[in-house]
Amino acid sequence: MSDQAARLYLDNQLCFPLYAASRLTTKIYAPVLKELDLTYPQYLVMLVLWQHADLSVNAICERLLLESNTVTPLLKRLEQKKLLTRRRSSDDERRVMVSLTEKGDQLRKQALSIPEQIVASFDDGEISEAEIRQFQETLWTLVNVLNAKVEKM
Amino acid sequence: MSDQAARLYLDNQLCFPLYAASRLTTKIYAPVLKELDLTYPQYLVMLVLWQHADLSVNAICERLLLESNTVTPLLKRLEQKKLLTRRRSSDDERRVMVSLTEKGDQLRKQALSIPEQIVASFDDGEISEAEIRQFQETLWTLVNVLNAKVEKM
DNA sequence: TACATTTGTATCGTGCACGATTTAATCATG
DNA sequence: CATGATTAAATCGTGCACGATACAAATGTA
Repeated sequence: MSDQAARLYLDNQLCFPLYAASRLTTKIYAPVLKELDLTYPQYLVMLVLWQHADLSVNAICERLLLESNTVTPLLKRLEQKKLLTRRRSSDDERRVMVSLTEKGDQLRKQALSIPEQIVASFDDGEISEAEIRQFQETLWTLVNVLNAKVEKM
Repeated sequence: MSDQAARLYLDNQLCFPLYAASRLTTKIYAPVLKELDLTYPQYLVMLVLWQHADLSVNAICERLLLESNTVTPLLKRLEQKKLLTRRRSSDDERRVMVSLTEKGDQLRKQALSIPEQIVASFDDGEISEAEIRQFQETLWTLVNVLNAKVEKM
């Protein structure tokens, strides 16, 4: 088999395991997040808002590397759950500002224990803490490299 | 800020960059795959079939870590594009066997150059080849660990 | 042989993702 | 200050993902 053909095999690829790992982690989160009645992307939005209580739609998009056509419906669902409110900025009428409600802010307390629950799922003794740290570093570099490429497309 | 609260930040997490990297790689693939009129998941199915021309739906699901409720519609779309055929196995009437058509087999030639096009996108000088190899190894271990967890759920 | 259990695939409903496009507000430049 | 370009958000259509469920074929067991 030629080198070129060998590259067509799943195992030699980087993208498939990224895709699989992403879906698998979402599945690990699902039962934990169900307690808060959140999906994983909804949880990501809440994470951003717990860090900055008041953000424009655009600011949320930038942090999550998502487009408004994905985020807008997400925000509407979270608004329906009374976790946040959306209102046009009077400063710039194009902007929509997103704010946590009291309920949304309170949910943060329930979320505090999530990371350790998830980390416990990841830690299987198979991968050392040092390896994970290195992995995480490379992963972030990769995200930044890819994001720069994609933004130029 | 407590350690517990710090973990609620996006930057400290493993899952968000996995999710972002997965979406970004799919975006990098999109224009390349458009030439073949394939989406990324469709390309994954074709990769599997180029390796084993004749597989059951279940065998495809196992290789891609997907369920039949995702794969069945995917296969139907590929069937509509005349890239494969589906037929009940006479051996075991529950099984549906998937086979490449001539057109599906021919498409492989066009796909041969894809991996190098993608690798070129990844390679930015930012990440050394050794780092990528190590990263890939950890990533596969992670996929296996997570998959084992998820299958026990 | 009956009948319960398991297995393989498909169906349905919901929620992302995202390309393409739309609309309205703001900005820039002559 | 007029008008063309840019920006922010939303809308629409398509294709995944996946939980829950259905259903038929195969298998196991009394």
